[in-house]
Formats: sequence, C-alpha cells, structure tokens
Amino acid sequence: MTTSSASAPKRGPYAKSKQRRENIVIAAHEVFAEHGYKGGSLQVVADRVGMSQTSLLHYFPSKSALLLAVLNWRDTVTGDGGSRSPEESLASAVIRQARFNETVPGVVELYTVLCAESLTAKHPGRDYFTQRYEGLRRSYSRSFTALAREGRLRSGVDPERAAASLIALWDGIQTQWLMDPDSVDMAQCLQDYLDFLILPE
Amino acid sequence: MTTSSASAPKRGPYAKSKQRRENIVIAAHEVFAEHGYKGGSLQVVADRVGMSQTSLLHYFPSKSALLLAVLNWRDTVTGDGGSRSPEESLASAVIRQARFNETVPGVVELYTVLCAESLTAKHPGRDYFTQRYEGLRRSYSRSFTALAREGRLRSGVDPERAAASLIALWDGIQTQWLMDPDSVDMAQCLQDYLDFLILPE
DNA sequence: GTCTATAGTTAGATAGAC
DNA sequence: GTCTATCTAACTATAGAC
Repeated sequence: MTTSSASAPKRGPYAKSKQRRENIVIAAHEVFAEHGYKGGSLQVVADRVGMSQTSLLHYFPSKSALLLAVLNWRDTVTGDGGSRSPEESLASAVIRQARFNETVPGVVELYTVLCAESLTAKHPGRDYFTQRYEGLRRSYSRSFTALAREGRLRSGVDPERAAASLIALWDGIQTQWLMDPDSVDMAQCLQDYLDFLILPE
Repeated sequence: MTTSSASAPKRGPYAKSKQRRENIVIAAHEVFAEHGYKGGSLQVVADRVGMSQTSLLHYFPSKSALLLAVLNWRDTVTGDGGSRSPEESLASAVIRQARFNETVPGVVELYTVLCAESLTAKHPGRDYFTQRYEGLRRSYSRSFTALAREGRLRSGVDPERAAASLIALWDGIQTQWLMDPDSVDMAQCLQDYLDFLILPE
C-alpha cells in the first residue's frame, strides 16, 4: 500500500482514530449519565479513556460537541428512532423495548437526566430532545390512527393525546424506576395502559 | 411592648430576617428552575436579592442547605403533600392542580429539572424526591383502594400500579409541556386516564 | 448583619513543543 | 496525535474588618 492521496486517508490510522472516538463517546456516556452534562467534566472522561483532557479535545472540539456525539451514538446503538418491523404490533414493540431497558439502567439514566437538564437555559441538548419528542409523538400518533382504522382503538381515544400520554407514562415510570427499582414494574404499567387503549384483535 | 427576653427575640429584626430568608428562597427557586442546582450559582441568587454572595451564606450555611429550603418552601406554598378535603374527588383534585400548574411554569420546571438531576451521584435533593415519590404513591394507592371498595375502580386495575402510573403520566406530560407548551394538553391527558380508571358514580 | 478580600478548587479551552 | 503548560473564568466557602 502506497501513501494515500489527500482525499483518501490511510486505513490504519483512520480506523484507530475511529476506535478512539468511540471509546471517548462510551466513557462520556457513563460520565454524563452519572453526573449530568453540567456535573460531568472532560477531565473525568479523559481519565476513564486513559488520555489527557487536551488530547480528548483533539477528537471533539468542545464539551457540547461531545454531548451531541453521545446523544446520536445512543440512537444508533439502541436503534431508537428507527421504525419497527411491520409484523410486530405497537404494544409488543413497546413492551419489548421496556424490558430491554431494564437491562441497561445507564442508558435510561442518561436519557432521563439529560432530557430534564435540557430544559434549563441555553442547554446544548435542547434541540435534540425537542425534535425527539416531536418525532416520537408523530410516530405513535400514526400507529394509533392506523389501529383506529382497523376498529382496534377504544372509542373516544384521541390518537395524538394517546401518543403524548404513552410517551409521558414511559418517561415518568422510568424516573421512578431509577429512583427505586423495586417500587415499580415498568413493563407492566405500560402493558396495563396499552391493554386499555388497544382492543384485542 | 417591652424588650423581649432571651427566648423571645425582638419582633423587628426577627421579622426582617425572616423576610430576608424568604426573599432569598424565592430568588433561589427561580435560579435553580432556570439553571438546575449544579448550573445555578449563589452569586446569581445574591444579585437577584440585592446582597453579596457572602451575606447570603449568613442565612444559609451552604448551597445544599439552600436547595432543601427551596424544596420545602415549594411544598408549603403549593400545599403539595397535604391531604385534600374529603368532599373533593381524587379526579377533581388532580385536574384542579394540573390546571393550576399551567399558571406557574417556573414551579413545574423547578420540580422537573431538580427531580431528574437528583438521580445523579451524591445529589443533595435525592432523599427529598425519593420520599416524595413514596408518599405520593402511598397516598394515591389508598385513594384507588377506597374507590375499589365502592366498586368504582375498573375491574382488573391494581391500585399500586395505577398510583405509580398516574404520577408517571403527570410527570412525563409536564416535561413535554415544558419542552413545548402547545404540543400537549396536560389536564386533558390526565382526565382521559382518570376517566378510564374510575367508573362514574 | 453586611461587607471586602481571598483561599482553595475546578472547569473548559488554547498554544506550542515533540 | 499526544503531551505539558498555561490562560481565563467561575465556583463554594472561610476569615475578619466594620
């Protein structure tokens, strides 16, 4: 392999750099989940990944850029925001995801902590969460509307309010679960609610 | 009125000091709501109340002590945690409180932001929120159990899960409302849920 | 009770050697 | 790409004059 052209960097260093970036994002994910964005420091992230704080800033130009990388990475890994397969029902997908979330408390904590923190002034994560909620509401609203067309939505239920309520219930129950895991059964609470909204086939 | 004894301080200075403390707590309430606990600084609180940061620490020994004062003050003022009058139904009390909350976004924001922030490591508000959730769940659970005795709880509904779910829905819908007030109707979402759980008289 | 001064820490970000 | 050194800024908290 000869030296590469300007538009095609060498494979070796490139792959290593990519790995470095991912390690940083994973460490930052942990730190932001444990301490929040304002409470988490670049120094602690750098320590976990085994480099200096200034070296870390070679990969991400600023703390806020690192936060956005963490949020986008979370979506990629968990498959969040993607559409479910047509064969799986809405209820099944929700419960399956809820059960999975019980196995990754750190991911749930990151989401819960940063979402609320993003409500504060000039928070770099604000746009991310605003758009996420808009997208989720639209997605669930469509699903409920489709169920209504099949006559499987309880009469009187408004699809848009049901979408917002389902997301709200999910978020809220995760907060209580993080505060005290034994106090609530996340999946069962969601199942109860969906059993009410959606009529059996 | 003569000068007071040692156990009964003079009214003048005492009342003034009490007023000072309340002004500080109100200012801190605003600052913590806008920036969170970690993001809010004593200097900004002091500026708002018109005194130096060190003078502020004369009234509250530490930042965490100020936070607890803010949280307890919120309960006192909003009447939160108190029991409702026996004549008023659970649903009526919830909807009334939800409608009231729409008029005080700062109070809702303080609660939402600090609750999630308290999930992070060594947060001074953690115990407050843990106990608050326990108390709320017990209170609503009792109400649902009472309704069940009257045959007014939908069959199959578990009072404890319903209590946790009601709180979760309420918390979650407040988050979405803070993120975008026009996106959701808080009171209507709660009304929908309670109409499902509770059968008409 | 209020202030100035400051200790003591930590933070994010930049400059430049290697 | 990685580091040391440094900058600038902000924070909580304490000491002590008035």
